[in-house]
Amino acid sequence: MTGSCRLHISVWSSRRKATCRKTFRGQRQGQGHRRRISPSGSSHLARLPLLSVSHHSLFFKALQFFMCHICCSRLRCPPLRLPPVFVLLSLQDAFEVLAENYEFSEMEGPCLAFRRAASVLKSLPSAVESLRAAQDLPCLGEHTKAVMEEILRCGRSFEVEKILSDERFQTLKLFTSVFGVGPKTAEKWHRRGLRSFSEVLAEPSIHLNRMQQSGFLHYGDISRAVSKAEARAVGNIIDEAVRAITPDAMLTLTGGFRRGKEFGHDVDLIVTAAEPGREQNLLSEIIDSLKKQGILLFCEYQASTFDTTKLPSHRFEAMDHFAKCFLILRLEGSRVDEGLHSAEGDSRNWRAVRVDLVSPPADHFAFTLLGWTGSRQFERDLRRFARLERRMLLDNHALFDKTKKEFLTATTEKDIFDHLGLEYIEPWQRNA
DNA sequence: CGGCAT
DNA sequence: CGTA
DNA sequence: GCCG
Repeated sequence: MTGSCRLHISVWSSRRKATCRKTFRGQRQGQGHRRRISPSGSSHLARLPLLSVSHHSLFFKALQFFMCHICCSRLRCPPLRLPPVFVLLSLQDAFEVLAENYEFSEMEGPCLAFRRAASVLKSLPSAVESLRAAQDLPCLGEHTKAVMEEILRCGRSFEVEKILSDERFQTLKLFTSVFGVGPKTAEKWHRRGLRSFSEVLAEPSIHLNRMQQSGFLHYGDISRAVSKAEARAVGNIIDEAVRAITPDAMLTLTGGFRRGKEFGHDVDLIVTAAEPGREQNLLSEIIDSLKKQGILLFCEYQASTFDTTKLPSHRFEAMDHFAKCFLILRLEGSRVDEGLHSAEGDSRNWRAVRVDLVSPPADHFAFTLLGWTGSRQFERDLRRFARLERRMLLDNHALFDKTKKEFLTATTEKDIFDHLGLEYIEPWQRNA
């Protein structure tokens, strides 16, 4: 029954959250600023894994910019202890902090529980202002209600503030904010005594992989929000590249922007070719085009591993086997209607943007669209509902009925909701 | 007490 | 392990 | 941590 409850609740709209995390981060940067070290030491530059020698000066320039403007170094400083701060957190933000902390402690259960609690509150039409209002909500138990009571009563939570002021939490949060660095890597670096980006970059024994190199190189840009206008501009760039290859291809904006969000952390696009089998090479041709235009800053391409010949025995797996790529693109300001969403003091007329492309065969488009529209929590709830309530397996490719032992076909998202016996849920209602 | 998306 |  |  959990699944149906959650899905029912997530039908309502979302609300925007408070600004405390920003305040918190701002303060941290403030401290970092005062303690900033000179980025001049070249010892670490000599052994930085580079894309190629010719990129060296470019990398150096970018790294200097990065060290000066973004990286809040705490080199040779004692572990950071924030002075007592009055941290005003929304209930959702408080639960997200708790979830994140459990994630860093590798306690997936409690982590998920707090994510669900945050999601439930997010799905409500208005903010919860009393414990009574939360009485009948699912996914809220003893612990979450205790935190709620504290915050509703005095606007803050001892437990949450303890986490926010914890040096380990702050460092893991900082490290995982780099594209390509997850909880395990962050934990590894922290265990080795590293506490700042400059310490990581100066450590000779650390070999950053390609993704992490790009993550650091473009850190300032890709950790800044992408505006809807920028997403449209990226869409246009991909669209131009695609129609030069096949005029009958179709491009669909998905991810957070399809859910109606004004800002996102990346741009997700689905590319479909009318001609069956054409999708196999479509992405690599698009990548070639972007490369020729000189706007491809990073590319991880994963060719399709999808095999229709062994579909029935085919395992349901984590990420999809359709051709896809994770990109970082150079977006020129001149291409964005409302101008670039850039940081103050940044005189460049371009910024880097994270872009994901996926190219499914036309007959699997609906599943890919549903899977890539999110939100993350919505996808988990939907798949859990499918398995537990309907004995069906749902992923980015298909829906399998375990009772009938057959795949259910769909040309629209509506078809999939029908198969699951659910009312259609609009993308903007899937934010929680 | 087991499951938690794939 | 990272990515969605 | 919450639910079945």
